[in-house]
Amino acid sequence: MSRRSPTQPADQAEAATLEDALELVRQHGGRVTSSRRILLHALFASQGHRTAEELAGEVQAEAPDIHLSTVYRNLDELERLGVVVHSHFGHGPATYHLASSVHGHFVCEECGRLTEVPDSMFDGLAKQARARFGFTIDPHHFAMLGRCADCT
Amino acid sequence: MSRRSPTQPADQAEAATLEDALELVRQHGGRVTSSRRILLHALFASQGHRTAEELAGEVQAEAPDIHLSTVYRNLDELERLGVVVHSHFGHGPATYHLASSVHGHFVCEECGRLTEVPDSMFDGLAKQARARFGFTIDPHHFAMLGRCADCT
DNA sequence: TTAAATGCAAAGAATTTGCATAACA
DNA sequence: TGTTATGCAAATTCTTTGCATTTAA
Repeated sequence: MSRRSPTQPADQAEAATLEDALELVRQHGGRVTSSRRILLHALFASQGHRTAEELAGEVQAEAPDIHLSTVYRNLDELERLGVVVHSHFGHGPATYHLASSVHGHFVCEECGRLTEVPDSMFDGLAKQARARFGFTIDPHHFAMLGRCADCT
Repeated sequence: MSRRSPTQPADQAEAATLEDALELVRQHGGRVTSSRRILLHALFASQGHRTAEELAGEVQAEAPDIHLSTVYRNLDELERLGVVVHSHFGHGPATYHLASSVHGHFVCEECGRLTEVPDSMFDGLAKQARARFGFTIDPHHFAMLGRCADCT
């Protein structure tokens, strides 16, 4: 229970562009370093889900000296600012993506296939959870596991 | 992607008692050892969710020499046989419980509170997932995170 | 008497941290 | 010029594995 907060405050300005994100960093007393810029560039360059290690690889293609631990620290910071979000698709490393493209995940336990699903898929569950338990679900952090069409 | 299979074959005999579970072990060429018996006793003694380390503690209260790695190996084996199941409630260690009492989990990201919810809570989502993606959900492995009534 | 299980130590994967140095603002 | 960030190495946490030995059947 001692890592990043997956919370994304509702009043947080959304970072739609790389420059927006850097502005957010500045506003919170952070500094615009080249590792931050390059990491954000990698994140904005593709909509995919990538592990810290994959991102470090992309970053290091630009600047080989940027260390994995720096990538982790920057991802933490960007997550605190609401720019990125991480999720878990199974055992193994977490994956990171831009908060502006949050959505649910179905992951096949058999073949590992990832299906991105609209949040609306969880509306019914959200309503029930609130009605019966007063619980507000956040369906993004953990994937919903199961079997994909091919593996059923 | 290289650990236990969370799959619980539908045709698997359910182990309702400690002796049933041991019988299953025997049927699959396994041996009834004291560590297995003691571990199963701990699992059946309470309906709770416990980490491997917590279970090891309980087991070691009976037999101090039983090693944590033995507990992990036995939990793996029992999971393969469909007797126990593990789930993840957040970052941190997995928790184990009897497969006969599977249910969904809501975990509060703020205070950590665990709410056990009936599987039927996921019926709507299951139906939609199947209809729209041919995906069969298994809502047990990962908890559904969110905010509990008190923390909302 | 032999295949399966154990204890122990060590490795492994993912992530975090301490600390001296570097570099934004 | 004073934080804030970085590189690097080392530590942490959770889990798995190799191997010599023990044990159940």
